[in-house]
Amino acid sequence: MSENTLKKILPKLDTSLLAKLPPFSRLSNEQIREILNHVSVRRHPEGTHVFDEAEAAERFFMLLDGYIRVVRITPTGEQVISLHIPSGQLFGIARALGRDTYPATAITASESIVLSWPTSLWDTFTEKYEGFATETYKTVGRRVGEVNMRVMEMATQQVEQRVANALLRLINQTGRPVEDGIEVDFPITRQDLSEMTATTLHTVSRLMSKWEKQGLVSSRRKRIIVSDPHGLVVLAHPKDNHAH
DNA sequence: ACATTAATTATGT
DNA sequence: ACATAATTAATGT
Repeated sequence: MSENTLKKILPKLDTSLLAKLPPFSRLSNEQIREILNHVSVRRHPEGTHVFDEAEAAERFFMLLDGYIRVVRITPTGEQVISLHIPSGQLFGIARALGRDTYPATAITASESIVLSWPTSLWDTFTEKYEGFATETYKTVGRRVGEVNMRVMEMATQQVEQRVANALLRLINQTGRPVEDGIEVDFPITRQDLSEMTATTLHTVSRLMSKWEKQGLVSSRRKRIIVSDPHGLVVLAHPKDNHAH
């Protein structure tokens, strides 16, 4: 989808593009034109850092196309993937969290088109534009909820269930229907999955091989297709772990 | 029930 | 040809 839309979007960015997105959907064409007056548009190749953790939050962002990987680095230097953001959503909205630095690093998981505005405009956006504030707080709340879910899973569930849940979330949020199932819509490695579930790429690889034999998933390099989501749901449910 | 280590193979530019 | 991804077995906690 991106190859065609990419080149069409870049030259001319008009009001109809923003009008479909929830934070702007209640605005008049006039208001959207105002917003577009201050926007900057950038195309990022896969793997680009849009911003880094602890950096001064000088701008906030809207993902027009592609996927963003939200990443943090542990004190020991390992990456932890905390979230994936699909197109149509705001990110890097430090101001909404009462911060003046970014709380995490944002890397493009695939080639992406990113809109951004100076953070100084944030307050006027939330004040002037009907529905902007409420919509952004909805997505913030949704993300906090998801991160909380993952913290719970880490503490209670076993690796197989955590990986299964991570995969299910991926196809729910960023899944694309394909001939024999639902495919994760951006390149993703075993290493990536392990960084989402606090395990090793080896364990993920073994799980994927096992699931492949069971007909639950199929995969080639950097591509994962879930052919039997329901089967994964069954695996994702915690079993009796004989805890006394 | 998992990580680590290490060796081997596959895949994409 | 080279780098990166994925698999697999053996061993460790």
